[in-house]
Amino acid sequence: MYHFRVATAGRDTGRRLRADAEHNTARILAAAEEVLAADPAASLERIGEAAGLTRATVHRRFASRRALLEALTEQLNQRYLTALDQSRADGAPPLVAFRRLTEIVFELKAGHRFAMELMSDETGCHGGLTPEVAAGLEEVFAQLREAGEITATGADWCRQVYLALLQEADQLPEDATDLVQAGRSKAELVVRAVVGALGGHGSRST
Amino acid sequence: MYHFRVATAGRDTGRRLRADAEHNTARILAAAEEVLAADPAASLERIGEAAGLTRATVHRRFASRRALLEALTEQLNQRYLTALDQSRADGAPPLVAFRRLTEIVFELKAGHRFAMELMSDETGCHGGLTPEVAAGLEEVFAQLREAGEITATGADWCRQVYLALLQEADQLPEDATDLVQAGRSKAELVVRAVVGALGGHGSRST
DNA sequence: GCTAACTGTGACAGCTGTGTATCACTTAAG
DNA sequence: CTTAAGTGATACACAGCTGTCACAGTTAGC
Repeated sequence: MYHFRVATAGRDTGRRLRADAEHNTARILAAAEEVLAADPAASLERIGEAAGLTRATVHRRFASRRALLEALTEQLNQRYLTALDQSRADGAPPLVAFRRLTEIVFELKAGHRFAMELMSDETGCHGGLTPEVAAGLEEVFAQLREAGEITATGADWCRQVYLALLQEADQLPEDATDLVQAGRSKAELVVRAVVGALGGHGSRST
Repeated sequence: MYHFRVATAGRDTGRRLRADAEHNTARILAAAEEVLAADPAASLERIGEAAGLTRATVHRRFASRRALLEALTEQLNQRYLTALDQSRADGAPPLVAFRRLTEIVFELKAGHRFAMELMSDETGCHGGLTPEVAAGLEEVFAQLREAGEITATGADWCRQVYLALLQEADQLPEDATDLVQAGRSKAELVVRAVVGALGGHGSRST
């Protein structure tokens, strides 16, 4: 677990937070994830309310709205990194690793795109993703390409298609017909769709 | 062409607008399309500025921000409708019609998703699309399915995948490798990706 | 050229969100 | 138990966007 440190007013004193305070920061981040996914322009008031806290407390844990968003994207990037690590732990074939990665991302229930697009202006590129995460994804697709699972060559295109389809599958109702056909597994649906979209199994000539 | 009528303060007097006024409303809509695509929370001030007009004028043509967004989505839905009509004009095979539809959408340079997600709360479903447009898209995919081009069965999934990939392709730089491989045609790239994503040419078993 | 229509400018009130600060109260941690 | 840390409640200043208005200047249309 990551231990937050006192950072009110932007100054990191190096002192440990009290247990309940650290717990509350986590609740705020979780609430922000949920609320901002529904409405990217939601106020800190609503986020605090969703976390069962006051707006003042939100401001104590995060000096500004911007700071909260940064912490949020950092958390999400961290999740992607661990998911990437876990997926390629053993020497499983690329497609299996890809499927595992997708499953983990869904389990983490990362409201996948909310903050990314909010921060995309600031980070400049990669749609809010850390360069490390982007590089990790690029490697995943490179291995899929070597294994002949896909034919698309552009890292940007592969990444964006993957993130977009993750997003769409996430919003799909549980009883969607396509989802049932894929064994009720959103990960399975996404894997098939992404591989197909990126030219899987036989490049087509229009 | 559609002739706007005097609607300041929400009242439609039935009187025709002066030519320059009508021209300006179009400029506002175009500017709004561009500005809101970059920043969905952009102020009317910035939209007016982009249109070379004052905020007051924006308010004269559209009684409220909400009214502007409604007009914007209506315009976009209208474009999709005409695109659907043109694509299935002659009895061309479904895949050809689909390709044509995608080309037209790209030509119209509809910043495809901006306002849709803004209005999605109000319209309730279909991601901001008119029921007619949604139905038209559903028919397109139904014919693709009959022709054996795709295997996915859910209308929602097909539509969302299509719109998502349109969006991603639209943001792709002109010199992307995948785009070059597809003959520098974003429409071509989208058609291949969508057909692949929706199970085109042989259903796969994981 | 005349007139009605349209625009620009500037000003105003109202609302919402942000960020800060203070004070009393509660609670975790030694 | 004692203390330092954390929270809730409240108030305040500030900024930005919205919506409306009035007035003067400009322009399209007959």
